[in-house]
Amino acid sequence: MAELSISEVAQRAGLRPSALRYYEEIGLLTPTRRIGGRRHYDESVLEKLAVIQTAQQAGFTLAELRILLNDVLDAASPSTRWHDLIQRKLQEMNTLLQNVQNMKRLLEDIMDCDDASLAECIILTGQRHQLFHSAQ
Amino acid sequence: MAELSISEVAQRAGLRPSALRYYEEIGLLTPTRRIGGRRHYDESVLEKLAVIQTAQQAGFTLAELRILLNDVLDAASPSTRWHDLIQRKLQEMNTLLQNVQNMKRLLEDIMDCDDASLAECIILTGQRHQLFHSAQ
DNA sequence: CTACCAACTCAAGTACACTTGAAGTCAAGA
DNA sequence: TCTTGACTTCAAGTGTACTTGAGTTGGTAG
Repeated sequence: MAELSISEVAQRAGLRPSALRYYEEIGLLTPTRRIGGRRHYDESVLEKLAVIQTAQQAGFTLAELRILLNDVLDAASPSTRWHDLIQRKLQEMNTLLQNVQNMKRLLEDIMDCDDASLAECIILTGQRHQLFHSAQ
Repeated sequence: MAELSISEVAQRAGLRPSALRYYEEIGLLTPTRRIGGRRHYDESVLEKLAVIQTAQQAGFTLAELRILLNDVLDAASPSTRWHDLIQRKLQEMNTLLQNVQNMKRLLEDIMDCDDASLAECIILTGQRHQLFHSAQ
């Protein structure tokens, strides 16, 4: 299993070394072994970082990810903690999914407006999407 | 058209008055008329706030929203500015859509794991989703 | 008229997710 | 041996999106 330096991991994951040190500091990554004071990672950390990045984009905070990535796999931690979190996050994912799909369609339609009649087109587009509904 | 005070707008939109003042300060909401120094809104601001909240959830920054909500409707502004922004944002929406769908399925499957065999179940689930692929 | 409440401004503070800078350490190559 | 360069820690700084607090003002109720 290849040994990776912090800068190799960072580069492969598209992060800066400082981000990896930060993740370790807040307990998101478990401290790696050190050789001469320097962190040595094995490749499996890249999988974890991939999950972190996907989840982060999907609206997870690093604190939430710490619970999911550490507590879930820790038999000693109470299962209700992350169980509730996942339940809540699932609902958030559904809302977010709707929002993203709405925004995507809205943007696509605005792109189709021609610059001349732009203002009206956007308003019509908005109405068509019922994005501009009265928030009663 | 009903006149709304800042706290009425805030309450209906699920925001704090301070957020509305802040939006005005950064140019996201155009200043409303004042009566005795106090802001008076008409109901249409709620539609705008609904769009802002949806877009924000979908990953738009307030700076981007200022461009889209103000510049797009301003004939004087160069169309390339927001045109490029929308193009870029559309790509982001597609990536985000994939990520959210992946996270959603992952969370659903983790919920189905029973607490006993949790660790293995999560690993299998992750592999099944190819979330834990080598980030080469 | 006074008291009060809700609004106002402006500066400073907060949370999150990092980054940057200063000062020191370690292993390898010339 | 000396230098180089990538690493280390720790404290402080950054950007985004607000919130909070202090002190002030304006319209209404008693």
